[in-house]
Amino acid sequence: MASLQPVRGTHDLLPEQNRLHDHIAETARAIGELYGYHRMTTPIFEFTDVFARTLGDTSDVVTKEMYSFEDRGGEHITLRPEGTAGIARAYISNGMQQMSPVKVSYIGPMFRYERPQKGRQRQFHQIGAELLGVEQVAGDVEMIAYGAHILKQLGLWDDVTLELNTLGDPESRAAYRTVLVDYFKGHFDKLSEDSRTRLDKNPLRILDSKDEGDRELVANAPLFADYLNENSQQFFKGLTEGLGDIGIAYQLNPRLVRGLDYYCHTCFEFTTNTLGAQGTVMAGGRYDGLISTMGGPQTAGVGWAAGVERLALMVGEAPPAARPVALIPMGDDAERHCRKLAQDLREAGIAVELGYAGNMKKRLKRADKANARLAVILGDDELAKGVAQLRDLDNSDQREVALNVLIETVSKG
RNA sequence: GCGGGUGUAGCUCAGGUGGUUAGAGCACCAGAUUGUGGCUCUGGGGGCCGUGGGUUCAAGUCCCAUCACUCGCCCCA
Repeated sequence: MASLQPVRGTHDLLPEQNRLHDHIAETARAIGELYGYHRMTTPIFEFTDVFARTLGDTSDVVTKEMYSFEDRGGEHITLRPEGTAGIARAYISNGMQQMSPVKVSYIGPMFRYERPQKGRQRQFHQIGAELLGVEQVAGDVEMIAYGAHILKQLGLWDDVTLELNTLGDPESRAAYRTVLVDYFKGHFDKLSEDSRTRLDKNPLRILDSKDEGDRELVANAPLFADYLNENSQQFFKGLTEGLGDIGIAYQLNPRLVRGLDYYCHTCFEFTTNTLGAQGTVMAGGRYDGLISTMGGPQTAGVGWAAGVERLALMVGEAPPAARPVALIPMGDDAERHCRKLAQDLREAGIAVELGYAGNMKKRLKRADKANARLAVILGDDELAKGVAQLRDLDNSDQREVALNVLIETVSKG
């Protein structure tokens, strides 16, 4: 093993893997265009405050997973652990409420100081989308449809389940939270150690505990559905109806929660059992309180994010690259002629593999390895006659083609 | 941050109870075939056996530490 290791939790994306990532990014971008979402890019680092304020000081992401540092000017900087906070900050910085509704997508590296596992790295990539300024449930439906469309396009639909829940509006959630905390306090001695700390920090998370004892308590816990006010019920009904209208199946999961206060109403995750413990492929929800929490105008918001590495694990292989045409010159004159020919072919949109050296055997071998579909063999004899040998590398058919119709012939395949 | 597993060639992995020059397949390079690839055959290059320390006459093998990956918890995409 080489002594030069990459930093823990970081990985090189070698060309093949990079192509898979590009495929996912491009699929997400193209689908986004169909829904009217356009790419925007925010900085990879922000003032620490941007994340500390939006993620809340109780979340693990903020308390122990951020890459924070002081820059040379003494500013407190953090590498972004997720994408939404930066978009929200940009919305405020640029007065984007003028453009409401704002429909954007993004892709980029994120950083979290976590214990690495398969599908969980310290530098990873997310695609995501945000819809700002739409309070109608139609926005939530569109968001889910958009995410689902990407998963379908990537061929992952059969491996994925849409789990759905509502967090209600702030009033409903506050009411539920109170009875839930009371309930668990009544059974404090039976709670797991993790959940005891959650009781203060993030009581809703107890619903999602994997501890056996917790699960028994949770089974008898008060139901959120019983504490939803009229407004919240109507909103959730609109969501399920909307999904029904466009034929997206979902599974209700009352234990699906978010911890932070600015989340409300819609909460969804696309999950899979093909990735072990890292089962969440795409997650999102409504966050009407986020922008105002950051000091901007009260602005409704819905969004989702998905981990590119996890998607890549599921997709497995990138679609094959375009098959090039290999040029095989023999001799100096032919070499020079091929230089020009390669340029012309490339400018005509044809991928060209130009062997840099070697005899014909080596060059053909290399052409084969490059998965070339055709080889253009050009030697002194051919040059003198104004022709080239055009060899089909799949079936070994070889024929003579006049140089002045070569590009045309190759273009036709 | 907590608990378990694994680190031998570029990749996938063999190397009972410690024993002398560490192996295979794939990949790579060359030749058989000097202007014709894939298939086949022959040969070749590649290893601080993750790293550091310890036990021993002797360590890839046993012990400790450390680093990385990995499975689960936590958290989350």
